[in-house]
Amino acid sequence: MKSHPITIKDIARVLGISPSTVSRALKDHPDISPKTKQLVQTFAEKVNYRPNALALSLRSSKTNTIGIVIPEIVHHFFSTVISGIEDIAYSKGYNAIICQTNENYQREVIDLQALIDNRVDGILVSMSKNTHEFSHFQNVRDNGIPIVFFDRICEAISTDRVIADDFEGARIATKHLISKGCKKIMHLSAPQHLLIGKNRKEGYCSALKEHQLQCNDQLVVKCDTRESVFAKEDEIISLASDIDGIFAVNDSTAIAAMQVLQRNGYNVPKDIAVVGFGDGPIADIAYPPLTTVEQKGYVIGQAAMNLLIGHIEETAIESEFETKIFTPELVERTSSQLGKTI
Amino acid sequence: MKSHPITIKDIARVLGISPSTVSRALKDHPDISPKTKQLVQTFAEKVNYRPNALALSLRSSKTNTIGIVIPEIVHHFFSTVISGIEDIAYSKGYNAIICQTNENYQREVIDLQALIDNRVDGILVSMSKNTHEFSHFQNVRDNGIPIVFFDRICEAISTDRVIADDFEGARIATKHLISKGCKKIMHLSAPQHLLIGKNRKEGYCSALKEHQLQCNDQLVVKCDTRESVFAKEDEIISLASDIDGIFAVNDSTAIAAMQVLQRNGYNVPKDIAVVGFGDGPIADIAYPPLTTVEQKGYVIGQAAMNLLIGHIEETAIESEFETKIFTPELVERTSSQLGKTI
DNA sequence: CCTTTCTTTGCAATCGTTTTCGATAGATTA
DNA sequence: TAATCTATCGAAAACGATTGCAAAGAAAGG
Repeated sequence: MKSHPITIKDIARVLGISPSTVSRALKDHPDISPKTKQLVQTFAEKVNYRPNALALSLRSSKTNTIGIVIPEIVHHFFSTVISGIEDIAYSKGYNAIICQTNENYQREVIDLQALIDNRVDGILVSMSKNTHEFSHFQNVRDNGIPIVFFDRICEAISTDRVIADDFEGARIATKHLISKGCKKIMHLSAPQHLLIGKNRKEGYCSALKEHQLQCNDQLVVKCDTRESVFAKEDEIISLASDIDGIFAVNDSTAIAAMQVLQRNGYNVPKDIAVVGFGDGPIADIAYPPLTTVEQKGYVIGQAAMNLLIGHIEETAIESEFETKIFTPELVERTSSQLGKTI
Repeated sequence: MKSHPITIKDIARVLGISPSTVSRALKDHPDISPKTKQLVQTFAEKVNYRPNALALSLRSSKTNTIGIVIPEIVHHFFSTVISGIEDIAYSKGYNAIICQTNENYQREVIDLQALIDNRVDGILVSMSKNTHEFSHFQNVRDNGIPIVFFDRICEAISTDRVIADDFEGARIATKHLISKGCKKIMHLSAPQHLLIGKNRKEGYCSALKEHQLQCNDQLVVKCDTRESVFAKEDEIISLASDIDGIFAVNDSTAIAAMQVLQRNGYNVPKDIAVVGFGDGPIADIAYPPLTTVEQKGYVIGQAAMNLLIGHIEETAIESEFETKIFTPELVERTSSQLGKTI
C-alpha cells in the first residue's frame, strides 16, 4: 500500500490552477488573490498537504540536517553530548543523523562520505582513537561543509572545537583534597600516552606544587580500571598508611580503590579522602558517595551544535574559528570529607 | 566558499556527451561502448564524482534513512538499543536520524511528522510516558511508512514489536535466589501502575509459588530508587532479620539495599543474598558485585532494525506482524552467593 | 546496392518544489 | 480612444539523477 503523499501538482490539478499558483498561495505571496489563497490553503489543510522535504532540499541545497560522528554511543559522556546536540538541533529545526564508528578508522571515513553524499548542512565529530590520517576531514571542508570537533579533536584541521579541560579538572579535584586537609595524595593514573592520562596527571601535580606539596612519582600508581586496581591491591595498600588522599583518573577506579581500602581496614573518608573524575552516573551509587568532577557533556554538546549553526547560517565569520573549553565542576559528596566518619 | 560538488551534467559538458550517457556509463549499462565507459569512469574517478543522494532519493522515493524516536538518549538501556540499531543500519547501508522526545508528547508528534516529511524509509519508536493518543502513529502508517515499536510499545497500533520480558526476568532472578537456598525473599517493587512494576512483581510471585513459597505482601516494599530505599531504611531493617534474600526491581535499588544492610550489621551475601534487575553498568561497580538480570538492549535494537528492514525491503509479508520477546539473562556475581563470606 | 538489424547515443520526461519572466486581463489615466 | 498600470496567474527552467524511446550510424544480409 505504498501510498503516494499529496503533492502541489495534485492540488493544482484538483483545483484547476497551476502548481506555481498553489506554491505561492501556500506561502502568502502578495501576487495571489485572497480568494485563491483561501481556496488553496483550506484545501491543502483538508487533505493534510505536507511539502516534500527532499524536493525542497534538492532545490535549495539546504537539508536542515546535521551529522554526528562518534566512537561509541554506549558511553555516558558521549550519549550526554548527543543529548545536548539533539536538543539544540530540535529547537533550531535541524535533524541529526548519528553515526557510530566503534573506534574504526575505515568506518569513520565511510560515515563521513555518506554524510557528504546526503548533503548534510554540517558535521560534528569526535575522532576515533585509531584515526591518524585526516584527509577525510579535509574532504568535508573541501565540500564546503562546516565541521566542529568535540572532545576528541583533530589538531590538523583548523576549525571550531569544543573540549573539556582535563588539566583544570584534575587541578580542581586535587585542590579540593588539599582544602580538606590532605597532605599526601596518591594519584591513580591512566597511561601517559593518552591525552587524558597526561593532562589529568599534570593537573594533579600543578595543584600539589601550588600548595608547596611535592609531586612524587612514588605516589602515582598506574591503574585506570577497576580490574587494574584489584591487580595492584598490594601496592596500593602498602602505600595506604602513608597517605591521606587519593585522586583517581576516573570514577570506577576511585570506587574500586575505596573498596580495596575498606576491605583492608581503612575508613573512607575518615582515614583517606577520595576524589574521582566523572565518567558516568556511578558516583552517586558508590559507598560512600563519591566526590568527583563532572564533565559537562550536555553543555559541550549544546556548545558544539551552536558553533556549527553559527557557520551553517553564516552568523559566524567564515574563516574565524573558536575553541571552547569547558572546565569540569566539582561535585562534593561524602568520600572527600577527610576525618569524618560515616 | 560554498563549493558546488561535481554533477553528472558537469561531466557531460566537459566530455561533450549527454548526461544520460554519463549516467549509464557510470553504472556499466550494456548499451554504452567500452571506450565511452572507460572515458567517463576514469574522469569521474579523477574529479571524485559522487552522486547526489538527495536527487536519487527524490527520484526513487527511497532515502535509505530510518528514524529513531526515543524518550531519552542518556539512559543506558536506550543508548544500548540505539547502538544495536545503528550497527545493523550501517551494515545494510541505512542512515539513522535520531529524535529524543524527553517524554514530551507534543515533541513526539512533531518528531514523527518531521521524519515523514523527510521521507524516511521506516521508523523505530519507543513511546513517551505521556503519550495517550496514537493518531500520530497511525499517520505514519497512513503514509505507507513501516513502523516498529521497541520496549515502550503501543498496543493500539498493529505492527512489529520488540520487547524485553520483565515477567520472565523477574522469575529467573527470584528462582536463582531460591536455588541459592533462600526461603524468605523480599521484593523491592516499582509502582504497580507501571508495566515494569507490575510484571516484575508478578514474575517474583510466580517463582515463589512454583517452589511452594508464599508470596506475601508483607515482604514487598514499595521502593524503586536509591532515595526511597534510604527513606524506608527502618522498614527494611525491621524485616531484615526475618529474610534471607532480596529481589529488587532495579540495580540502583538493589545496591542501595545492600548498603543499608551492610551499615546495619548484615553481611551480603552471607546473611542475605541480593539480586537486581539490570538497568546499567553499575552492577559491576557495587560491593559486592551485584548479581542481576541483564536486558539485552543491543540485541533488541538489532532485532527491531532487522524487522523494520524486512518491511522496508518487503522481504516480510506486508500485513503480517510479529512480536519479538527477549528474555533477560542472569549474570551471576557475588551478591547472591548466600552463606558465602566476602 | 538496398534493406534490415544492431550498436550506441541523445532527447525528453520524471521526481516535487520554487522562481523568473511573461502574459492576459481589467482598471486607470492621459 | 489610446496608453499605461495593476492585479493575478501560468509556462518553463532549475535542482541532479534515471530511463523509455527515438534516432543515427555501422554492420550484415540478400
